Order: sequence, then structure tokens, then C-alpha cells
Amino acid sequence: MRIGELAARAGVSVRALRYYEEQHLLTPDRSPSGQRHYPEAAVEQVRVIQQLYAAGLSSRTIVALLPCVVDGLATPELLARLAAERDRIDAQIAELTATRDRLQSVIGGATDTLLTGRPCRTAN
Amino acid sequence: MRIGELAARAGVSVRALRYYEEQHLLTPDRSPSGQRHYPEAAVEQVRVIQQLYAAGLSSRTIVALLPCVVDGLATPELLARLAAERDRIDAQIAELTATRDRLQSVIGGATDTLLTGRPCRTAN
DNA sequence: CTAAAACCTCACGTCGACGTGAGGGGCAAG
DNA sequence: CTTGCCCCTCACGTCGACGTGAGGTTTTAG
Repeated sequence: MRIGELAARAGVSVRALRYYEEQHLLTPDRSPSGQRHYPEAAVEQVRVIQQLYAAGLSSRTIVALLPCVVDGLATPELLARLAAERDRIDAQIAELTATRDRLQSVIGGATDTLLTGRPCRTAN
Repeated sequence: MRIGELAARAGVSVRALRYYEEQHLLTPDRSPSGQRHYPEAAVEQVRVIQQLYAAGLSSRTIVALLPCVVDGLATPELLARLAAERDRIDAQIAELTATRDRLQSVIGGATDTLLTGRPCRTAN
């Protein structure tokens, strides 16, 4: 399929797909006239890329991990990086959870304040 | 305390503290000569700010929520924004968890491949 | 008193994942 | 043939949270 269709189906912009190619995250075939052509599998692959971006990975990191994540191709070195990223994400989840709980406690305490008219110390 | 000590104790750069003031996240007193002076409570407050930044909130959002989070001062409108951010964070945690699990399954499957010598379909 | 350390205010630089024209080619329908 | 849509390649713009000097003042230690 061509770039416009892939963009629509994967939910990203055409510009983003060209950018991914620039970063060596995708390597579509080219028609004689220079137009990009992608296989079906590209749709899922783009979604994976987006997911990794959303998890805070950089293009450089993703390009290193993609052969492993997409093709299941593994070396001990890649596995180590993969595990490192997993740990980073775990830490990030922990922090986000703490933040979420803090906001929630503020909401709870403040709602209480609104209802009772007197402030209620939050459990920090 | 002065800006250097606050920076050290809160674990941020001096530049960052000046930036926070520019964004109206902190409003230190000034000595006659123009130097900033912060109360003890600023240490914790900076940590909160950092935590909110880390959760993906912008300066604009944080400045809106700070009176609520720090002083417990609440209006229905602020509570709504607070709840909206909490929901955003919940969604983010869910996505990160999915990503984490995907990486973990790749690690598991790949380790298996390394050990057995034959690829093992990951549970996607 | 003096020198180092810490502070001040501009104000431009950075980095990454794209957005946004500018200017031009390719191809199916009427 | 030409209208219109999709595609191409530069290449500069953006945004946010600071980094990094430049050039000058204030505070502190000896």
C-alpha cells in the first residue's frame, strides 16, 4: 500500500511515516517513480513504533530494539537493553502511580472540604 | 534560603528554579539587593512540581493546579481539571503497562530462543 | 581588604518528533 | 487533455523545559 493509506490505517501522519524512514524505523520499497510501497505488516509495525515512542523511547533506542521486538531476533546485548527499558518503564509506572494517588488524595480531601466546609488533612 | 541551597536540596538546577518563577510556579521574596529567598516549604513544593512535570503536565497546567495541590484550595472547576489529569495519568499507566508486558514477553520468548535454539511465538 | 563563590539579568542555543509550506511529478477519470 | 488527488523532495518552523555563556553585582571566608 502507499503512504497515505498506511497513515490512515495506522493513525499517524504522512509526515511521521517519512520521518520514521529517515530514522531507519521503516524501509519501504519504492516504485520506479519513487513512490513508497508498504506491506500489510507495516500497519502493525507502525503501531508498535508509536507505542514505544509513547513509552518515552527515542528513535535511536527504538531502531536498536526493533529487530528484536518485531522479528523476535535476539542477542544477549539486545536483551539487556530491552530489560533496561522494561525497568525504566516500571520505574515510570511507579512514579505515575504515586502522582496519581497524590492527585486522588487531593481530590478526595478537597471534595470533603467543599462538602463539610472545613479543610481535611490529606494523607500526603 | 537562597536559590543555590534550594536547588541542591530539591535536586534541580538553579536555572530550573528561575524558570519556575518565570512560569509563576514559585514566587520567592527578594532581598534588597535582589537575591531570591525561599521558605523551607519550597523544597517540598519543588519536588511536587517536578513530579507533575514528570507526569507530563505542562507549566500552564501546573500553575493552575498548584493552589489546589499545595494549599488544598479547591473550586469545582479546579477539581474537574484535577480529575481530568488523574484520568489522563491512569490512561498513561495503562498504556505503559501494556508496553511493559509486550517487552517482557519479547524478553521471555527471546531468552527461550537463545536457550532452545528455536524461535518461540510470543503471546503478542 | 580582597578574592572566591554565589547571585543577578539578558538572551541565544538545544533536542526531538514532527508541522508546514514551496515547488514539482505521476496517474486514473471525464 | 486536463482536472484533481496523491505523491515526491528540500528545508525552515515549532514547542517546552531548561542549558549555557556574557557581563556585572553581592555575599562570604580568610
